Amino acid sequence: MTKKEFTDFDICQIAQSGQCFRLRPVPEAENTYSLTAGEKYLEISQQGTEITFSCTEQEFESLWARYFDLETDYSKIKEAIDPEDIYLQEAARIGGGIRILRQELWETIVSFIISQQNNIPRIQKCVDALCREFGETAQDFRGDAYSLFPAPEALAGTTEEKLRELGLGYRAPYIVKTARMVCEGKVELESLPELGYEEAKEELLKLCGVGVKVADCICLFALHHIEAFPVDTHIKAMLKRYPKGFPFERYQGFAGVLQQYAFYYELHGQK
DNA sequence: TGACAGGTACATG
DNA sequence: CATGTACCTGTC
Repeated sequence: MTKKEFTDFDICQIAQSGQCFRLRPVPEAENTYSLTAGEKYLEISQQGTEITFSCTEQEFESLWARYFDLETDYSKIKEAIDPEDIYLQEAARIGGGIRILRQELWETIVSFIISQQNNIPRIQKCVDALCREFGETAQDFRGDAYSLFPAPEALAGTTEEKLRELGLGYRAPYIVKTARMVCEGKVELESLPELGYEEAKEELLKLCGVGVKVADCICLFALHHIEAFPVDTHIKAMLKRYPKGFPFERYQGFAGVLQQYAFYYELHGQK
């Protein structure tokens, strides 16, 4: 157990921000969430600014501080928002506990291919099914079993039909083709983190089922290019509030954080 | 019943 | 390059 104090952090908001599909409330445990990331399993509980992580201090420092982007000062980002921009101010107030995570690349690629024309509960269901069917099994700190996200080889070895049975629908062939492309080295995942935003996006666009929006999500949520600004149906609606155009120049280099505030606000805020 | 959910591939002009 | 359409599946 490791206890920490953080501002601009709300695990519940992060879980509902739609950037991560394996961060869920623990049933019957108040303010507690479970997370599977990479090979690790973690539980997080929060009471106000006090956050408890179910890991050692050492693991927290070496892994999770970076994963949750805790070294970044998000208050500075909020201060950069135009004081006259009522919408963004309110969005940042409502969703201000969101952090841009540093998720595992392959899992993020597959998850966001699944995300197209899909809702969050069903995306979670699909991701769970992939983990259960194709992922390796590990044990958490209680000795309970959990499934890891399947490696590219595991998904390259299956068929479109099998994935359709799991409810992936028309995304099934995309996943199989993309997994095969990765295994064949058509796109080298290992070298992607070295690239800049534009170059990384260009590489990702080669993958089947990855278009501009999904590529931006991967850049933002896995490669931590926080300048990436995924535009989906909700964000399109939001952009209409800016008849003179959204002020991207003003927020150059970190517009993706504002995108997350706006996305969360469109989904859960304002009523 | 039909539209919609964090779009993309593929076919045209 | 810009536009149009089909596409799995669950939910309201």
